[in-house]
Amino acid sequence: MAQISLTFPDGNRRDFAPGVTPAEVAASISTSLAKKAISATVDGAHHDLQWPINADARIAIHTMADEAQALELIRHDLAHVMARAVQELWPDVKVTIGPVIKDGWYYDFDRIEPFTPEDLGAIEKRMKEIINLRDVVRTEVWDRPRAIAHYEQKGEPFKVELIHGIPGDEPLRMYWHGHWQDLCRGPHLQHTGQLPADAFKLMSVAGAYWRGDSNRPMLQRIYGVAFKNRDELKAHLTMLEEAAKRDHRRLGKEMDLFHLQEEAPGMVFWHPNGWQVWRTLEDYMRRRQREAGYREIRTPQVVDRVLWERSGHWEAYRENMFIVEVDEEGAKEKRINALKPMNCPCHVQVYNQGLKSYRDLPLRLAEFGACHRYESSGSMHGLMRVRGFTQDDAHIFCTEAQIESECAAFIELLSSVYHDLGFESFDIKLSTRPEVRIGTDEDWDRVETALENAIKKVGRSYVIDPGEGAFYGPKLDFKLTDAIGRQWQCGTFQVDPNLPSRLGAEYIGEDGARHRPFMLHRAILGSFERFLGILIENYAGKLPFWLAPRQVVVAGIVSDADAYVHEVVAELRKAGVRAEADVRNEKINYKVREHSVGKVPVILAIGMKEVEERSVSVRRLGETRTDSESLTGIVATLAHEAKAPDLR
RNA sequence: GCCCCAGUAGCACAGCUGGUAGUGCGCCUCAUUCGUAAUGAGGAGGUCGGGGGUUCGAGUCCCUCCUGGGGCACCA
Repeated sequence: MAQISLTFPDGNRRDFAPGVTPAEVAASISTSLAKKAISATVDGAHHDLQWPINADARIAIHTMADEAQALELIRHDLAHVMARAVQELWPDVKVTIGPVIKDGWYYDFDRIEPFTPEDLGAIEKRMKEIINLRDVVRTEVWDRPRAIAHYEQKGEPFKVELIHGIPGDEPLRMYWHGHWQDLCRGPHLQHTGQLPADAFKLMSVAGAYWRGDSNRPMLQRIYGVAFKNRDELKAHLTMLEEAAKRDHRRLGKEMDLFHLQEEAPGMVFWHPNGWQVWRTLEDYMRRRQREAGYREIRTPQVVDRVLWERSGHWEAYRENMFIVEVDEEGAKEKRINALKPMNCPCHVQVYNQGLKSYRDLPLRLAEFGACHRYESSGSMHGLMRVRGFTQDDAHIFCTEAQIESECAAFIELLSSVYHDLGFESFDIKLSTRPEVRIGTDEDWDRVETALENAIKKVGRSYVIDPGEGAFYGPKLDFKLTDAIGRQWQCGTFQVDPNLPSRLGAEYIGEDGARHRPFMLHRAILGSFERFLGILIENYAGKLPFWLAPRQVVVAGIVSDADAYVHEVVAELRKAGVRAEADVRNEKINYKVREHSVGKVPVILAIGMKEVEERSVSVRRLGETRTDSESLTGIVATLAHEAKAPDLR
């Protein structure tokens, strides 16, 4: 029989009999490798060591030192071990799927009784016992009838359904972890003893629809995390604790920024500190947009349903709208209004006042528009997803020929704003024509090209998300990356020929005829609520000086210094700095601690030495060092820092 | 909307198998004037998310609604 030739990562080749497994290959190299091997990459595909190789191939044998492969196998095998543990503890539980995800895995089970947090402990314990059994993992390829019959006989309907969904030409692989068997495409470790019993943890149980479909049964999903060793697991758990500390809901309370309460779910009560940050951000955005040629407007919150019927929202968006019924005097029927969920129809009304000429275009109408949407109860989350929010919304009415330059200008504005707010990197996604759409292919070609050209013009890269555009036009989504690597979609730019048409927007062209303008929906922050949440988390509450609600606390050390403390506060306020005095009868240690915890960026301590020198002792948040500076010096420094980046 | 968990003083939490509520911080008062992350003492403060039920008796058990949290679905 002809030999096959395997090429190793170092370029060496060796011949083997066809059907040789990576395990045998590893054994032929050294007994230590055979022992350490966990899997192999054969021609770019990750396989387990039992995978027979029947043709010439490139092969790399992996050990636990190969991070990516090791983690994939650990997490994947733990999913199986967990499912085995669950079925051993509760034999009536039906199994479904259990994929590897970021940092771990999950497995979905069908069981009538809910899993409790205590159950997780029991499952974890059983998993550790299984790992200690060092059960061999083996695999077989089965034909479909056998697999289906097997699962039908075992009473595993979800597995049967899965098999029906697998393409007919794909081999069905069965894996055994000891006596426990599961349908799986692999790869897996050689025995359960290769799993790190002290480097995984079951995290939570949650409901999840079978196959992600809300019409299908709800299963119980158990999430776990796993790493190569105990230290990495500990590091991960520590990281989660750190992330929890920057949770905007927690910081919002600690810094006295805002609160939510049950009489107004999803609507924010802004406290003085939080509202200060909002106003600073809003003032900044107002200046930036004015410079960029936007005109600010203000439109109604409550609008009659007839406008929403004309705009199409009544049909498409009704269930997300807050409806307001009004008994009008003398009227036979109640008048139905809706709180606006979006600003666009109102903006068209402003545009429609007075006949517009092509000379008026592009017309950029901006509004910090307060909108209300009835979000489903389960989707709300702190400031990140609310029912009452304010968009930094604007609509640009323009001709088709102006789309490209408007888009380019928008990206540059957005980029500059993100930079000023501390976000250096963002990604652009271009969503193109969906299956169901209006307009001709030529229309779409031109507009999509205009957006692509605009992105190229400003020297940005982008990815295309085919078919994800709105039914009326393509859009750009802008995702910024925060300090801990999370991405947030904030900015958007959408091309819309539809709404101007529905609401009868027109302009008189050079030719003297009436034309339909395009409408560009765009936002940079998205919503103020959500963006403030992102800012708080990005900075872990330590907002840059210009945004910080309380910028300076002037803390007296002895009461004889009180008069000078107040003088320092007055000087700072005169210079445009948000300063307050702390002349309480407390020790300086206490004051420093309290204001540090409160994330005040600068504490100025004042004792008799400072009174005599007309100086201040400066302590910056996060530092333990203190500097002595003259009063005039610190006022000048802080007055500069207090200015928004566009005013410096 | 769906599944699970939770809802006790301003905040963070304790309160076992039902016997009528406790700790820390904060707050108030007094003393202390003390140089860079918590000075000491005293005091006030809760119809235990709402409603209903079981019970001689419910923060504790049951039902229901609301809100929050973790997910899933949703986000024209």
